[in-house]
Amino acid sequence: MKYDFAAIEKKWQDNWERTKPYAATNGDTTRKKFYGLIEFPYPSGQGLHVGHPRPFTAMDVITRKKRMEGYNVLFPIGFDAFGLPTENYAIKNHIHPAIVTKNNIANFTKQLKMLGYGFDWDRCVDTSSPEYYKWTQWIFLQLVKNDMAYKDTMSVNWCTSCKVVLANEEVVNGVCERCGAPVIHKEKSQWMLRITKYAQRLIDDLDDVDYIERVKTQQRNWSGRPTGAEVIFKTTAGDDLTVFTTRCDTLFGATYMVLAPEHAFVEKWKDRITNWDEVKAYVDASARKSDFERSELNKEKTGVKIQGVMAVNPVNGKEIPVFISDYVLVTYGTGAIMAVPAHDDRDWEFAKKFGCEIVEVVKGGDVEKEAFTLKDDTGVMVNSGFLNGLTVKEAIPTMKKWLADKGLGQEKVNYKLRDWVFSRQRYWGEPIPMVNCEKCGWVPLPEEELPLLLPKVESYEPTDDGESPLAKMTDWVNTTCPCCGGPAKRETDTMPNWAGSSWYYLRYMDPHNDKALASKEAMDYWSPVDWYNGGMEHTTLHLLYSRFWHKFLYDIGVVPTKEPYQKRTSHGMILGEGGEKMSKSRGNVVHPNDIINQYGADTMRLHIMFIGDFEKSVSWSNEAVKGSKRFLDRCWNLMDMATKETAISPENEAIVHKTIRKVTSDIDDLKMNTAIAALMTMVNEFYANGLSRGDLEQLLLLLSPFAPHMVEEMWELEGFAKKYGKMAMQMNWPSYDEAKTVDAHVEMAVQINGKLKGTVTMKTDSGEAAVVAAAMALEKVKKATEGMTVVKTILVKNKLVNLIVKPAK
RNA sequence: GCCGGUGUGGUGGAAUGGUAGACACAGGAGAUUUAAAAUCUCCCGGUAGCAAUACUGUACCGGUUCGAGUCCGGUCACCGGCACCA
Repeated sequence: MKYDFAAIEKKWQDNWERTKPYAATNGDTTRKKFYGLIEFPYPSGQGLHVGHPRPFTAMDVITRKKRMEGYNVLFPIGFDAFGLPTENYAIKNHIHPAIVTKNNIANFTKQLKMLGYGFDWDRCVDTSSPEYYKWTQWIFLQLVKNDMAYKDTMSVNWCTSCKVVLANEEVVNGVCERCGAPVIHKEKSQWMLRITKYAQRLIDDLDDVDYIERVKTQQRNWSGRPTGAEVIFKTTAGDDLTVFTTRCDTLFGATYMVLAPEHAFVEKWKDRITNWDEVKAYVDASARKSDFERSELNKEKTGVKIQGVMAVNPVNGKEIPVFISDYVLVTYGTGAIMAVPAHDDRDWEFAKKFGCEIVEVVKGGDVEKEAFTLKDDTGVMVNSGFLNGLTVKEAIPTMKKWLADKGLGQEKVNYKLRDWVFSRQRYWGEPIPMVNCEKCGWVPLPEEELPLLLPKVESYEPTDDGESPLAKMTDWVNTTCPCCGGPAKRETDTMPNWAGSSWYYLRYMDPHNDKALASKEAMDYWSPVDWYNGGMEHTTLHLLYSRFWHKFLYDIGVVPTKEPYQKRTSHGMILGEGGEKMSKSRGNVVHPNDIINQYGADTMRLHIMFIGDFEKSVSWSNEAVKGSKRFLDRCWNLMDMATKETAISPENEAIVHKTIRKVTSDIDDLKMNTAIAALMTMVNEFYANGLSRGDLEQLLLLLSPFAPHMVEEMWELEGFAKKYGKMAMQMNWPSYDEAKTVDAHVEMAVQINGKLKGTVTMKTDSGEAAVVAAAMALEKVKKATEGMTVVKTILVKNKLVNLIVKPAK
């Protein structure tokens, strides 16, 4: 009989659709629970990409094994449906984004079902449905109530092409992460979330979760946590100028100061600044520059000296000049720095260009040639008054204490993390449930009025001045104040696409609840997510954001755990045939559908797991898929070879037990490639030794997480389904007996002085005397030991014997 | 520059400090076939040799060890992330 994968896969998918073997049960205390999560896809118009099945299949394999091990498994799926590409598609084709989304979700659903994943489809969520975003809005209202959201006019990242504000995390090398257009700064009034309040906990609590190390490191680096000091400088304008520095030990070397062009003092000092025109021109020019121009292209330092205001170095009372320059960032620290040109590359470069004084305060370099920046903190202080003779390591606390005693400064931790810009001037997102009343200011909508539905508009295009398309809907915008009943206007910006995905794992626990985002019982039962796999690209975006929301929800008593995800792993990318990134423009995109049509879903699943180390990127090869198909054919053909015997055959006992052990531990360790290799080895042995029906039964159980359709068909054909009254996937995961994994004989290596000379076949667990005797009997060993004395033998049980020889005296 | 990671056959990749290259892809030889596909069996790091075999071999240099792809020190290359973050 031929392996007709198309018919078999359809048959079993229909069966699962009907019988729902993947349904998770809330509150089942008779079994341990396991919540496995994969990042839900954005339903793009292109459909499933070959990158999707890698993490999906891996978690499907893991959860299938967990079910067989007796766990109550929650393995859900949904769609992260709000987002710009859908909106852009709608603009271009004049179709409502909701319709585009619906069609795309239908297409994704069909494609995912073709892969035979064990999702609990009854829990499917769509972040763009009002039933869902009602609760996204509800969380936002809680953030507002707890002073975690605020509206602020500030300089924000503005994508010139998408015409939308971007969060810091969405700007990559000065360009828009999504479209690649340059990002400039714009003053805009924005909703902001105080993620910085959670910075310390977002760092500290990483110690309590089981994330792969590179994810932890990346999150720590992103949040940042340099410890330094804030130092106050008096100025001749009367204002105290505060700076942040990690090197307060070099304060005696601070010979000038620099303000960011956006620093508030620049405007404040307008009347005192004698070269105001020059200063103003520089400020305006900086504002027009994109981030990209400011950093990448702008190697040469620029700036203007502020005439008319001087600062005073608090340690020596010296008057020092003040500059403005865009190498100082307004968004970090206090937006101003003390410049120590002798010991900072940037300051040195600037000082050379503008003729500032360079004073050496740490011995060891030639500060006229280049800045002396220390790699360690053992340098000795000079020209530094009371610090002279101390090492840098000693000078830092000494100076901190001195500053604190004089009231001139204090220790300070400055996170790199910034508050989260939460407004988007876009249509296809969750409306922000706030109204602006002339009398009462910004007022949240009452919770009973949620969801605030996204109204239908004529045109989705954002305006050039940065207003959301919703701003044109005057009927919708004009409303009454929930507080005083007077006229008020709705917020017309929407939430970023990171909003819905920040809490979706909670909704899966209780997806149809209309009283709460999920019931307390459901959250108590399923929390936390036991294993979450997703892309590295989300480490400082989605993963960080959702941890933040979760911690907030924990603080207000909504969720039962401090952290949302107990374990986080990450998959490598699937690259095109030449090792290049897959992209439409390169024309090297592989669609799973094509592979499924040609070889079947089971081959697709098996191959994407076999292809290489799960954590590393790997090139896709259409040729190599054949090998996986060949393996399944070989498995299928075993049905003709198997004898009637229902027990595991004696000649295959060791290989079967060894393979069970290997596959079991490899799946837990996410080493699917070697698990499959072990299965292939076992099948090769079956071909060599012959096999019993009992041997085949074990193979089917081990293979079922990888190739569920074919296995169920064979399970039925071989009569196992009838015998046990269950599908293979409902059986217990096979167990092994350690004693039976041992072969009767082993091949051992024989080394002379650590060099391989040959092998001997020995009875398992042979003693040293027997092994040495066998080794000495080898022709090559005899030759090598001729005229030598064996001074030492090293025996590694069942592995090797190493004879250490010396010339005989 | 900082942080993290990776360097193994023609290719994807295996190897708790213990026989390097498992398992596959590609390639070669044979069987089967009228023929092809499919399938089955064998070979397959390099150099020398008909062969047995010998030497050599995990980016490079050194060290520890009876024994190193694996551990330690240094160098180089590539990939990912961050970055005028004071």
